[in-house]
Amino acid sequence: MTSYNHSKIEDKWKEKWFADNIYEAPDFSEKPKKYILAEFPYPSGKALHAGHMMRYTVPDIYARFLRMNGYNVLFPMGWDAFGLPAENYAIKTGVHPAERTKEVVQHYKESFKKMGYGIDWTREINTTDPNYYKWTQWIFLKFLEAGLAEYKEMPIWWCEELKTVLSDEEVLTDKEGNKISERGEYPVERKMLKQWVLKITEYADKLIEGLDLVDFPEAIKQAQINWIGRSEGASVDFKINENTVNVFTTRPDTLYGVTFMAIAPEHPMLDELINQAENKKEILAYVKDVKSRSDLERQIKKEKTGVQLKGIFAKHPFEDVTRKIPVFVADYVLMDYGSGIVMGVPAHDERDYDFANKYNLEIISVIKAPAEFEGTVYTGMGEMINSGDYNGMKSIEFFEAAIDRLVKEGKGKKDVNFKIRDWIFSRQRYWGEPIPVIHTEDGKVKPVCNPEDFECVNEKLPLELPEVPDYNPTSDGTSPLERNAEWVNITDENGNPAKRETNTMPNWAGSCWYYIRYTDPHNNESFADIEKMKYWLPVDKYFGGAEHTTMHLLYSRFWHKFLYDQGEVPTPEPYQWRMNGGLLLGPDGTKMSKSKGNVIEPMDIVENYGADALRTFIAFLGPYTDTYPWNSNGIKATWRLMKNIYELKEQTAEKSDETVLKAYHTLVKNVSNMIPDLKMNTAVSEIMIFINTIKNHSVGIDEWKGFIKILAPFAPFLAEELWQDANGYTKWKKENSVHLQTWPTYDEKIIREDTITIPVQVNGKVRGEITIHIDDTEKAVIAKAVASERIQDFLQGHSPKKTVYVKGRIVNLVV
RNA sequence: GGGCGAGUGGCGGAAUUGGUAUACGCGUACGGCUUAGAACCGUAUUCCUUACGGAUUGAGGGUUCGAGUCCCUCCUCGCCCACCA
Repeated sequence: MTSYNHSKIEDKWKEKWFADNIYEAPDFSEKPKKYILAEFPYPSGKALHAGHMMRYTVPDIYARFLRMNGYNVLFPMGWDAFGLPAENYAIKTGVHPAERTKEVVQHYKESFKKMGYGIDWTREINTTDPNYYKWTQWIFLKFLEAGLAEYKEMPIWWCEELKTVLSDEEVLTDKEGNKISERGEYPVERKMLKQWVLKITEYADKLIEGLDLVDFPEAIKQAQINWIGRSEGASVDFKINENTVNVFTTRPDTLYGVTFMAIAPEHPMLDELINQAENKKEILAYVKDVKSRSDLERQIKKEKTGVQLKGIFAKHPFEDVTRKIPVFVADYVLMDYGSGIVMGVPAHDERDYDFANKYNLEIISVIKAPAEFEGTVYTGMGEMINSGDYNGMKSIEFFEAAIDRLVKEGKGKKDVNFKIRDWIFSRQRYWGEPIPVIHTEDGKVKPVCNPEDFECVNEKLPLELPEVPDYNPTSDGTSPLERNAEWVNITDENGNPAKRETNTMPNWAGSCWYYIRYTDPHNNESFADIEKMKYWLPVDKYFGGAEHTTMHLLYSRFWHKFLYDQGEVPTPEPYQWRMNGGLLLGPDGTKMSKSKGNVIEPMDIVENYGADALRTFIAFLGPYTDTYPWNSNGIKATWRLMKNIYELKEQTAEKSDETVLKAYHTLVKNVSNMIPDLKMNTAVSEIMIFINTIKNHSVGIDEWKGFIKILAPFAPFLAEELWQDANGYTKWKKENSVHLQTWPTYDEKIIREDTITIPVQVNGKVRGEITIHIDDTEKAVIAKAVASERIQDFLQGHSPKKTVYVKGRIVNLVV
């Protein structure tokens, strides 16, 4: 008997499978399609890491199961390879990022093969390949053409450490309230800079509505809805001296309660107002002070501050409100939400209440508050008071009535506001897609070519990244591409001098549409053939990371919806179903990190225990969505399982005995039901139960082969080895691979037990067991239960007042 | 402060969706094999109790013949967002 040698088995099959690309997914197959996608990796470091193996193993098992169940399964992989790791490596070593990327990708690909992931390698894509980013640029020009890409001066987040601007989504708040970069967790600051934005705000409503069409977990839907932050209300015109200002409110029903106005310190109108104020100096000093303070100091829980603009008052839009409304500059008013001006209603808004208390401002209740809110702030609805002719009305009704009156008097309208801001789409770094536009001398922006026909005065896509003397970023907001003057200086179609855009696209650009490219990865005429898209899209199951909920997942939905509106893609949503995967922690139960020395390298595990044992261990841990600490004894257990299975091949006989037969059909039934529900952990436990049961039994060749097929999605290498052996194949042929075989079926009749033992309860407590025939009548079963000796003891001579029999399950006797 | 989710042995986790709670695995204990072993095999393992028996799914209440599962109140933990007018 040869002993289980995982390396020998795995090295052999991975090359054969790869050479014949056995997981190929043909376009337009007769079989029903399934598009199973796991977020493609951002290759950095040596090879695939622990997070990847968590993310890809369960989807791979599922994809393999579907393939064996008659589906044409697309399970593709590619490389999201623009970004900082390759660029930083280039800065350090001078090696061109493209070369470095090529090298890292090779290692990654090898580790994917080692893990046994069933990938159709003919569809491999790489976002840094000019043939790929040609279409990323093309989509950008479509945005530009549609007016959804814009170059404008705006407040942005600048990260000095990364020396680039970042989008809103890429900026996080740490525990102390500091704003930091998502990548690297470096401090970020506000700056005004001219940048490219994609107007995701125009799609805010569509992105919310589209969630009704897809099967995402509620948590993901809610996170996106909250991020988009839609608020309904009204915009209202107030007059401040001679200026008419517009404020947004979600509570037009509280209009009669306005007792002050507050303006953001960054508000552009402020300059003019300051000049009219009596305390000009004081205000200027305050504004300067606020602007010098970091965002940290303007955070929540910090006291709100402000300064009144003395001598300046606002006029209420309703003429029956005649009081003069004082105007403040206040740090709690945000410039980038609404209009940067707030109407202060201290009686019914907590922030306004805090502010009014601090500065002794008038507080007028306009909605009758329940008794327990007496003397404090009340934000609920109720009956109108102190509101002129509207007293006694329900605030819900006045909400609409107030808007009607504003509209009638030309003082406002119903309005909607969003928290989401436009997507800052340019970065001052080298290793990204060049933005394919030029800037003319008169300040105009022109595409380098027309996206419709690629005819262009200047050139064609792709606009490739030029060579530069060095890749270092700068602190002044210019891009390394500026250093190539020959490339930057260009003429427009009329021969006038112009300059190229030197910013590059953010990391997220390439991943916005990669799932589309997989459907037609080699197309040179269009980003993908519409018929192929119609066949494959949408993605049926999309597995990824929770950290992408309000970034990649939202961005790519935005691009897809735009492309759908342009008639370029056939479905309104890209992903029909989504699940976020959990993490693998170090053995100490904390997040893996090099500094803590608790990093588990998948390739080391593959070396020591084999990919089959590793895959099975991952599947066995628990549900996909959860996070687990690494358990070095757990991998030993699944390695032992592999070894036991391998040795079982010596135990095959012509026919199975009854125990094996029953165990086998139960196994097939249970595993077949569990995989579609992604319950891989219990499926593995079923395999363990089967192996435990059949020890020292004869296993017939038919059941043995069936078992190998059940094993195949979990331990593809061992399954192939055993399959080839069980069938006596001596030469490899693609069509004889176990992975292209049909999933086994089971016979309910064999599983079914005619004689069963069921528990008997007395007053809901288990007191004994009886053995019955499955078809016994209720009367017969109850009689048997009552008659049984142990139960008699508990009945103490009484006959049950009530009896319950759940067929084939349980008896309950109530006395 | 808002949103989402979760609390089951020493640990990771099961539970046919209202029907024998703790499957499977780890760990532990004892035994076997062995010169020896962190290797392998066997047995046990929710807790209390020598036993009979009793208790038990974060706490308390409710519905039900029967609740980990459904309803109410509370507690704890995790994740995401957060001065968004």
